[in-house]
Amino acid sequence: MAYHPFQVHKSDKFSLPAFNSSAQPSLLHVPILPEVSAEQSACDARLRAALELRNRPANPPRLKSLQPEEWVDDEPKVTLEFKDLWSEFHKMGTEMVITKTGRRMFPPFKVRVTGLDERAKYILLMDIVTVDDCRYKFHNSRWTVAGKADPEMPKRMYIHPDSPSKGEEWMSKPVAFHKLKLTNNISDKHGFTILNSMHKYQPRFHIVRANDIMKLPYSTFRTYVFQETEFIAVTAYQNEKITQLKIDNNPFAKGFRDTGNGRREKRSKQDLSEGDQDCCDSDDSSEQPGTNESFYSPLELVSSPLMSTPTCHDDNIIGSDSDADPQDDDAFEARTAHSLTLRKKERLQNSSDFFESNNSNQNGIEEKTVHCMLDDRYPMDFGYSANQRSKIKDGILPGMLRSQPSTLSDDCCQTFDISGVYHHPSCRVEAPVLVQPALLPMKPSLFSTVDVEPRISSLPRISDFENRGFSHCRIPSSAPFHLPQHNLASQGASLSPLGGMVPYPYPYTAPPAEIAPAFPSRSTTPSHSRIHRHVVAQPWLRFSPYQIPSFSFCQNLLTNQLPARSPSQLELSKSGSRDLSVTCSYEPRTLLRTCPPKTRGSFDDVLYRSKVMKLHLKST
Amino acid sequence: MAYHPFQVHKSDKFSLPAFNSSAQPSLLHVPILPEVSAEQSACDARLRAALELRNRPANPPRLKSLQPEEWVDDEPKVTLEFKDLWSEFHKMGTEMVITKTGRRMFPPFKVRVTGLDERAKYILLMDIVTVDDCRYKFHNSRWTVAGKADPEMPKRMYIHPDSPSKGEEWMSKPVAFHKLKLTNNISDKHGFTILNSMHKYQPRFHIVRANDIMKLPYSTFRTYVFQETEFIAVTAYQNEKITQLKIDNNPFAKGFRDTGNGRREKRSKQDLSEGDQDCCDSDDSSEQPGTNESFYSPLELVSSPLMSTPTCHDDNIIGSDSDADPQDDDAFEARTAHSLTLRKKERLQNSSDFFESNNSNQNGIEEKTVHCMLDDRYPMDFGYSANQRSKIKDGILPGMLRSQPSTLSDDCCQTFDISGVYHHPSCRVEAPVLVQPALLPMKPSLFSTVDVEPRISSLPRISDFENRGFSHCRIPSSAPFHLPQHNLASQGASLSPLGGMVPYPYPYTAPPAEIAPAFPSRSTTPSHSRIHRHVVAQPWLRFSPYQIPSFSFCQNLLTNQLPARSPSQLELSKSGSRDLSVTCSYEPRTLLRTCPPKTRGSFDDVLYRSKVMKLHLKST
DNA sequence: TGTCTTGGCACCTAAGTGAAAACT
DNA sequence: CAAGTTTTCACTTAGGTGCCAAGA
Repeated sequence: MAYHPFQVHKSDKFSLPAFNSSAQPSLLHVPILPEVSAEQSACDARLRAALELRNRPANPPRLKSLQPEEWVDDEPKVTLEFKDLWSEFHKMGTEMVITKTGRRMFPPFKVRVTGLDERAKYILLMDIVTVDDCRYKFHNSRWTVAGKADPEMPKRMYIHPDSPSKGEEWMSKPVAFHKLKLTNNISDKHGFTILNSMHKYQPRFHIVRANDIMKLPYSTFRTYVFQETEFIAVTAYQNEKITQLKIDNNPFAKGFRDTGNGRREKRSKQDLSEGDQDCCDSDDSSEQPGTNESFYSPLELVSSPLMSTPTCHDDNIIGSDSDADPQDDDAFEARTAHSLTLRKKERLQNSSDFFESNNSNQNGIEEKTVHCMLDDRYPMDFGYSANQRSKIKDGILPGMLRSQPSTLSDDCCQTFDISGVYHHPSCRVEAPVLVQPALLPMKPSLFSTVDVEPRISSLPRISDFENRGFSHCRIPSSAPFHLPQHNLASQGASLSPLGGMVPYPYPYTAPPAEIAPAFPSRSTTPSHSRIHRHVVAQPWLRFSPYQIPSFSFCQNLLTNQLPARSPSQLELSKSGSRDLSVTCSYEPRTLLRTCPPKTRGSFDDVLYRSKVMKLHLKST
Repeated sequence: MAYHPFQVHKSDKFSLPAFNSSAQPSLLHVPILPEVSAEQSACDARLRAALELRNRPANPPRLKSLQPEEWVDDEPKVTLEFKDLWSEFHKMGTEMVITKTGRRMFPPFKVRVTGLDERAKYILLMDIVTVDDCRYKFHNSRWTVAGKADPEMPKRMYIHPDSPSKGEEWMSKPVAFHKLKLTNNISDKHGFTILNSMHKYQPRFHIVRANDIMKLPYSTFRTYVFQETEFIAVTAYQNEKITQLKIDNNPFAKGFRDTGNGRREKRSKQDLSEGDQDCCDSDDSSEQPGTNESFYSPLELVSSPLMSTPTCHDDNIIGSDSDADPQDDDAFEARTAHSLTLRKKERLQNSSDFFESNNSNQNGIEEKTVHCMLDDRYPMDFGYSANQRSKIKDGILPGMLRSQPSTLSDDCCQTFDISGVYHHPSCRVEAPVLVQPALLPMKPSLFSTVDVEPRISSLPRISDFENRGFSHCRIPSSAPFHLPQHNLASQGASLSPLGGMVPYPYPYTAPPAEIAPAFPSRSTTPSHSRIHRHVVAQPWLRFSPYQIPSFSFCQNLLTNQLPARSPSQLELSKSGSRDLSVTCSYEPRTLLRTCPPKTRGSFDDVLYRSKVMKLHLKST
């Protein structure tokens, strides 16, 4: 089962023992380690990793840097950071605000990676794909389907700005994607991820072993999906509890916390309706609470039990303000861990109480096992489908706690991972895995057209692709040496503003390896990635039966990943079980974007040109 | 004369006509350019550059990216940005504050590069070297020598975080080094540049054609020195006029401008002594004005002519606050151009008036030609050596206006550039150029020891060097495609905080190509780099007679660029006219730094180990 | 009308400034 | 003490928050 379609067939260059058997001491001396407080296990782990790294045999002296195609030893495992916070959001139905100017995600999408080959270079990516073909609406305090999805926005793949870097660098600290921003501006020129409001999305994380962005399209994508990061894009928060959760946990929203200091009157002036002078402001004219009092009058609850608590209580728990790094330090995580335990939970409890799970959590039931397993009932609509105020047994939401009764262990999942999967039912030939229909491409109609094109009629050349296929990117490469930069990048972030930095914040538009089904996995291993598989994307060239490029991938290749006002007329079809044909034929389009003076010097639009192209993708 | 020691002998791989003669149209369509306001010439230049780029013949289709060793066509020219502002500072004796936490330079060190090969990849670097062997003190409003220099801090080479990038990317916008920070903390772990307070320094800019940081040590360094960027490092400003210049021009110091709004009382509460109630605060006890009233009582002047001007006057001139990018946009440059013209100049005129040049400038004498020519009287001490208040004829400072009476045009300088130079008199064999002794290494005593080592006794292997020679670096690589990232990086900076960006901000410790003499050049070409030469650094391997590694370079290679409490016992000697021997033999040292809990995970100290090593550098 | 979107706003974090006091 | 250094502070820029009124 441990079938490594790509790694194994490359291992013939270097025999494995040649790398691993030598006990040749490292040229580096292991120093007397600086004093490390033993209580911080995360840091210990980092230390250990670095030491292991140092105890590896030194590379044979070669003038050239590592050849990327050499055999490398990796078995990546990915852990989602802020997992409990994500789950907390997910229980309520996570919402992410999208704005024209771009909005970060919160909670932050941040993963910890292990099992990489320390010396090999990797590119780490992230994208966000639609979960289903539905448009949602928030009505009566719950999300319901409100019709078919709007035309999908062009997919954009965000390459982590540190890419490519060596495995040891990626593993040295959590990998944050806070530079990825969400927008609803279809003309966005910043490389932000364009989403449709009121649609459901699933972030994905990809690991690609490659030392150059150029090689991305020909490389194996390992894709990891954490379903608790699923969310609905909104232009304004719909669920008040989500709002409160954001306020309580996002340091930048600290101004909206009611600390009891009288600092801020908080949201919706109706807060005062219960306590003090509620009639001063005639605000109830603008919004009518309607039948659902829990929706627009939550402030009763806000001011109710909390106001009686000591004023400084909350601040001490939530976070002590001054020294907190709002996005990527451990302090945030610690803060987050406490944030749900106290006053705010009470508020949520007393407010719209459809999600009785909060109560149960409050009652001491640990919900850590309730984490977002995918099963064949996917997509689920956050379990809000039932009648309002229906109490879920023991605080467990339908479709969430009931983890797939799979017998697969995590290791088994890994095995399945490696075997690879198909991305689309129409492409499926012999997928040996459970296919989650909901994670399949959103426009199956496009795939129904059969257009067998036995030969490559107009195959773009590599140089062509180089110039246009991966535009928008400014990717910092890895540091060639591994040791000291770890603290420069993470701990030192407070001093060097790369966060701003640098570096770099240059999002990137690229073809995603389209949807693959999620694997169910054990809920008993909360610290590991539960969904883990390889999605392979190798256009132009050949594809193994397990490696089929996604529709979106091909579409992006052909359209240069530029936003289309309408879906492009691209057809993907399959002839036989191994041949795949992609035909893109669409009309010249007008430029979607004009360059305002501020963005002078941007030439994205050059890439936006009419094209009739047929591409034949032949699997091997 | 146009001798290209490195470029020429590599041109046999690709014949030059093969690249240049083809008129093959680009695969990229030149778009209808977005509306560009014609009044902004800088942007026009950018557009033009981008268009030229696009009109070049497309590369022949190759699967691999450009081979870095292929023939490339470059003749780099470098222009200092904010040159007038730099000159203004330089006239007064630029000071740069150094702090433990690291301080940026102001004015910003930013250059515009042209003449690179568009497709070749370059690494751009910067370092700061001592100008002389003196320690300075500011006494009686002037800088004077106060003894021999303190032990030199370890040199650190700052690699621009965008490195490596293609020439077209570097040329598309000015290259800023605002991430480089200055510190006096010898234990700095951020990679900041460590300087000695009260010492004089010279920033340098380097261009290296290389597509990988690994190749840096074997590559040709082109080094550019703008003497107006010379400065003295201080922990607190000494010259009040420098302070005022900083306040007037640095947006972050805007809070210290006396806008007449009564917004800020400004420096030294003694301001009030003249105007209102001066006796309310008993502050004069802390500082005694002393004999030099102009030093501690400048506020008389502050409040004198300016307070009578309209309150909003200054704000309109200096900069309109809200939309200003404080570090790298054109608005800053525009703001800067005005900043010296008005009220502040009056203050400077009325305050300590040793520098009569301000008056002359105010009187309409254009000092643009007075820019910092190096000549053989270097080092000069900013011309403050004479008696105080001695009026310099026509506002011209001694040692500054008198530009080298050289007959070399800029082109001639280029010719000299290419021929290469030696870095040190003891290494000089047949240097065909003017050698500026002041720009030579600071510790000539170390070079006097002769230790001829005919053979390589303990040559570090490449892998060894890879692991330790270039630590501290986290270098973003270039984007593989050239078009759309320009606006993402520059114009889009206001949206994606790479400035923070990101990226990155990861300074870097590396061996500098040590000092080379400066070329005098014409002062009539203010927009070009006046000093321009090639400094070659190729350790381990061979060196042409024009390519000799610097002392500092070798020292860094052998000591891993880590701070030494005392100068390392490294000896550089020459046997014959072509062989160079470097011997490094020093004792085990204790770790300078311990890792506080915050910097856990940093392993710089691993690199810091005892070593006895001899390295033979043989020129060919 | 009702739902969703937009832009301005107050409030926050993060970091770059010189002043001034405290420290060495 | 004197000269130089460090720390703290108020002020700045830049940008990340949700709120809210107005708009679509």
